[in-house]
Amino acid sequence: MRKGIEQRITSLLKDTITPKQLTQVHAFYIKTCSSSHSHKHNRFLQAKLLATLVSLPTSIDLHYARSLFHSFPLPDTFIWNTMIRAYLYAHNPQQSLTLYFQMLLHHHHHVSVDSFSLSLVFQACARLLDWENGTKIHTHVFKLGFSPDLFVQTALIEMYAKCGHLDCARKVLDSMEEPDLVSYNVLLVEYIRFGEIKMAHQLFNKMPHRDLVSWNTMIHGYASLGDVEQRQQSNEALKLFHEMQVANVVPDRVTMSSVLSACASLGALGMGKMIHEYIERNGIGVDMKLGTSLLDTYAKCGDIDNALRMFEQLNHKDVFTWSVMIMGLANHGFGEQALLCFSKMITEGIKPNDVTFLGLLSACSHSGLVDKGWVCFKSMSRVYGISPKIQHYGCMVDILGRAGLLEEARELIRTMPFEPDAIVWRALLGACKIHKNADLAQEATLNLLELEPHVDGNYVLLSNIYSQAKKWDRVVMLRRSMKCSNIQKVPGSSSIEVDNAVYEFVSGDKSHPKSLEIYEMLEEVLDRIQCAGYKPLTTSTVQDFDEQEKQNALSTHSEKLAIAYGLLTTAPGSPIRIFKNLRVCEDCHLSIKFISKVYKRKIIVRDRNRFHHFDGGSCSCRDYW
DNA sequence: CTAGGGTTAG
Repeated sequence: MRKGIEQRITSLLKDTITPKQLTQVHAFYIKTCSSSHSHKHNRFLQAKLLATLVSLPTSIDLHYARSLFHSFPLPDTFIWNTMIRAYLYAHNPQQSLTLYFQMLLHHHHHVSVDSFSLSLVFQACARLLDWENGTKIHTHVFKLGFSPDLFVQTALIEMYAKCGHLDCARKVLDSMEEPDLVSYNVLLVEYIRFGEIKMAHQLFNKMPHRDLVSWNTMIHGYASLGDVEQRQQSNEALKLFHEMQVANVVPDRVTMSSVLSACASLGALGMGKMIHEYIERNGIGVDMKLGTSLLDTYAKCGDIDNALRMFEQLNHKDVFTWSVMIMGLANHGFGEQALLCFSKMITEGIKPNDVTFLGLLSACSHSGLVDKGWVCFKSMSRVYGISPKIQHYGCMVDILGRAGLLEEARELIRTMPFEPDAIVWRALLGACKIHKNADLAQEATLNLLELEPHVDGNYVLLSNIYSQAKKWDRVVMLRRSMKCSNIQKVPGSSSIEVDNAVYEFVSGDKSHPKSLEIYEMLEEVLDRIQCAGYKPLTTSTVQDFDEQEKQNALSTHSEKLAIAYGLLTTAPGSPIRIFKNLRVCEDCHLSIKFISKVYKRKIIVRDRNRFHHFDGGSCSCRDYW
C-alpha cells in the first residue's frame, strides 16, 4: 500500500467520531487494499481501525471489534490490549480478564504483557470487585520483573480500594516513589465511597498538591455523607469551598453541584442563592446535572417558585430532573401538581424509575390522595415494569394509614413480599396516633421496639400516644425505661437564616445575644394571637403538668422562638423561613397559622417530613400531616 | 489508558 493512502486513512480515522464514519473509512480501506496497488493487508492500519472503534464516544460495537480482532492471525500486544480495553469499556470486565489470561498463554508467540495490559486488567478486577484475581495478577507484576509503572500502580490502588482493602491500597500508594495527583485522587474517592471521611481528609492534608478534582472530591464527600452530624458535615463542605478559593483553585460545575447539595441539606436559601449568582457571574455553564442541583436546592430550601422557574429554564431534562421536581412538589404539598408533572414527563417520553414513584407516592401521601396513590402504586409494575420496593409499600402504608384506613394498611403489611421494617411500623403507629386506635398501636409498638429498641424518636412517638390517651402511668414507665437503656431524646431545634448566617434555637433557648428582645417579641406575639382566637393545645405535651406549666412549656418551643426572631429581624411583609429538625407539634402548627394572619407574613416551615406554607391563617398541608 | 457532580419513603 502506498504511503500516501496510509496517511490519508490515518488522518480520516483521527476525525472519526461516529460508528457510521468508521465503517465508511473501513470500506475505503478494504477498497484500496483490494485495488491493484496491494493485496496485502496493512497490519498497522487495521490495528488503528480497532483502536479508533474502541475509543469512539459512543457505546462499543463488540461484534465489530471482535471481527476486527480475529482478522489478525497473530495479534501483537497493542492489539490484545485494545481488545481488553474494548471489553472493559463495553461493561464486560469479565471478558477483559479472560482475554488477559488468554494473552498470557500466547507467550510462545512472543506476545508479552506490558504495563498497559496490567493497568487494564486491574481496572477490570476493580469493577468486578475480584480481589482474588487482582492479588494473583499483582504477583505477576513482580514475576515479570516490571519496574513500577505509574499507571499500573494507580490501577492497583483502585483495585484494592474498590474491593474494600483500603489498607492495601494505601500501602501501594505509600510505596510509590513519585505518586501523581491521580494516584492520590483515586484513593481519596474510594475513602469517600466507603464513608471514611476522616481518612480522606488526612490524606488530603498530606498531599503535596491538590487540584480541582481533589477539592471537588472532598467537598462532595462532606456534602453527600453524614447522616450523623449532617449539619456539621455540610458546613465543613462550605468551609472547604472557601479554602479552595483561598488556595486559588478555580471551581467548576462539579464543585458547584456539591456546594449546592450542602446548601440544600442545610436549608440555607440565602447561601444557595449566592452560589447561583456566583455560577452566573463566573460563566459556569449550567448543564443538566448542575441544573438539577439548583432545582433541588431551591425546592429543599423552601423556595418552590424558584425551583419551578429553574425547571422551566432547563432545556434538557432527564429522569433525575423530573423526579427532583416531582419530589419537590410533593414535599411542598402540591400533590395534584406533582401528578400533573408526572403526566408531562410521560408525554415527553421520559421513562420513570423507582425513585420517580417514591416522589409520586409521597405526593399522594402528603395530599391525602388515597385513590390516586393506589393507581400509581399499581401502575408501577403493570404499566412501567418497575417492581415496588419496600419503600413503595411503606409509602402506601402511610397513605392508607393517614387516611384512616388502618385495617387496609395492616393488611398491606401482612401481604407485602417484604419483612416489614421499622419505618413501616412507625408509619402505622403514626397513623394510629392520628386516628386513635389503641389496639393496632399496641401491635405496631411491639414490632417497632423489637426492631429499633434504641431510637429515641420511637419512645417520643409512643409517649405522645399515651399522653394523648391520658395514660400517665404508661408515660412514666416509658421515661423510666428510656433512662435505664440510656436513650437520649434528641432536642427539637429550629433554625432561621438571617443575613446569610444561620441561627439555631432549642426549646427555652436564652443563648442568643438578643434573647431579651426575642422573648419580649414572643410575649407580644402570644398576646396578639390570643386576641385573634388562639388557644394553646396543651394535649400534645408529654408531661403531666398543670395547665399553666403546660402552656409555659409550649410557648417557648424552638419554632416559636425562631419565628419571633424572624419577625424582629426581617422586613415587614417578607417571608419567614424556618427549618426544624423534628416534626412540628400541633400547638406550634396552630399558633403559626395565627401568626401568619395577624402579622401578614408568609411563614415557610421545613420540618422533618415536608414543608408547611402558612399564609393568611391557614397552612398548605390543610392540617393533614 | 487511569480521578470528581444531580433524585430515594416517614
